Amino acid sequence: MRLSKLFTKTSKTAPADEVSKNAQLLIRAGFIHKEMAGVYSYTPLGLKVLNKITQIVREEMDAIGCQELIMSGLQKKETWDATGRWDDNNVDIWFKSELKDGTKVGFGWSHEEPIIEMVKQYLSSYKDLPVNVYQFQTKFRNETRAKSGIIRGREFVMKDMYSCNASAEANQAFYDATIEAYNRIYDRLGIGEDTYVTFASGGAFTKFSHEFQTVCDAGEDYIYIHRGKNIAVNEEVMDDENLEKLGIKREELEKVKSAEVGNIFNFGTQKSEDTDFTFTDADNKKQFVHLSSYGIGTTRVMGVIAEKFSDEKGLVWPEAVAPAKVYLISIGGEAAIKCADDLYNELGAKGIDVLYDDRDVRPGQKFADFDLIGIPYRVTVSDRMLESENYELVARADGQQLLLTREQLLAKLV
RNA sequence: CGGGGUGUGGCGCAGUUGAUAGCGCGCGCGGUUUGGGACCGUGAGGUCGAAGGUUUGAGUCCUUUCACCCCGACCA
Repeated sequence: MRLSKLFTKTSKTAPADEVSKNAQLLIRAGFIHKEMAGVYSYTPLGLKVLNKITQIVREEMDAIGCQELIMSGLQKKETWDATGRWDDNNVDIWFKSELKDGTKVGFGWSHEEPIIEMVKQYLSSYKDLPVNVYQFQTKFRNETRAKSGIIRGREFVMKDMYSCNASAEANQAFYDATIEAYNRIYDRLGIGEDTYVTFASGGAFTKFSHEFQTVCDAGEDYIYIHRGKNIAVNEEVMDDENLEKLGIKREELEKVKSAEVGNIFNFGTQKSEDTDFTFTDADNKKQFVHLSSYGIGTTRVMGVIAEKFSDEKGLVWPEAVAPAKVYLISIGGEAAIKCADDLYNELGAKGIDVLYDDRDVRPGQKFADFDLIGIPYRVTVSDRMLESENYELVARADGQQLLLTREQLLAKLV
């Protein structure tokens, strides 16, 4: 991608109404655009990052046997009546509207009930189980107060997965497999070290749930982490009884602020009973489906990564989610530009994502934008470098600088 | 939803006791520059969130309203 063609531009100043670090940096660097409180658009650079996150999640979901689909954003009232969750007294974050003829519709804040309704139609025998489906979809939640940039919005993208199993054992086994898949996801996203499987309170159908909490100052939760066991307890369920259940002692824990980057629920058969979601077992007996749901807010994860990987100069994306691997800069006359063009084409042909700063601006501005946008590597081609037939390679994260021949450079990047 | 705060060119800000708006960045044009956000010159761009009111006169005062931010509550 050529920077001269990118319609977004970087800014030295952050909007006055943004306080959170993630929003300030992401807006300044041109990854997101604010539409209204808690509602953001993703510009080309931002979409690149979101797509990388999405792909990592997708690969891990597919690896444990899930099928991707995409459900509708509009949902009907009847779907939610069975569990009582259409009622604003039970769910107070609904965005609701109606059709011209008065039919009530809601904007999906979750797809638990709709997915049951859909899968029900195809699932009748134990031979049809298990069913594990997931999607990446925009959720709408009418939060009374949006905050922290893209970490808590009214419209956000979430990967939500739902599993249907024939028995409690199978359900639990898949639940455990998903925990492992989630851990792999956070490792690949670069936040594994700081992400803890956290014992937390449940939702409407379960007493407890597991959250994946990442240590982060911009988070909204306080958790007590156990570094030895690599688990944590959310402050909301922190009591002696639960600690004993987990086999940990209060004095072994460390209190930290964290952001919830995932949340999984084991519903058992409670929801199936409410919605009459059943299958026929081998003995021709009607059984309730064992359900679980698993969520990862991908846009929120992007915000958390931005919060955690940044410095006073700007963003510092982990390579796995960076919008490009290389930020190519040309400085000087025609020879340097020609050389940079060649390198851009060659790297592109070899499948390396390059953000090419081919703008006619001063070097300092290119360096500053490289720092702000946070691409992992900067390659500089200049008249000065051409004299010695060298290329300068600088790493954004630690500033390490190397002078390489073209051959060495390609070996390093490809 | 309770409490606090803010709305002035694209962005960041100033605007005294009321007299129909100014600065920096950015942008256009000309020139000099070119390894850490250059400099000189010259331009374009806002009716001051919106509506109503007081006044000879309102960005400045009053009322209403909308939007946005922060703290708290909430967070399936």
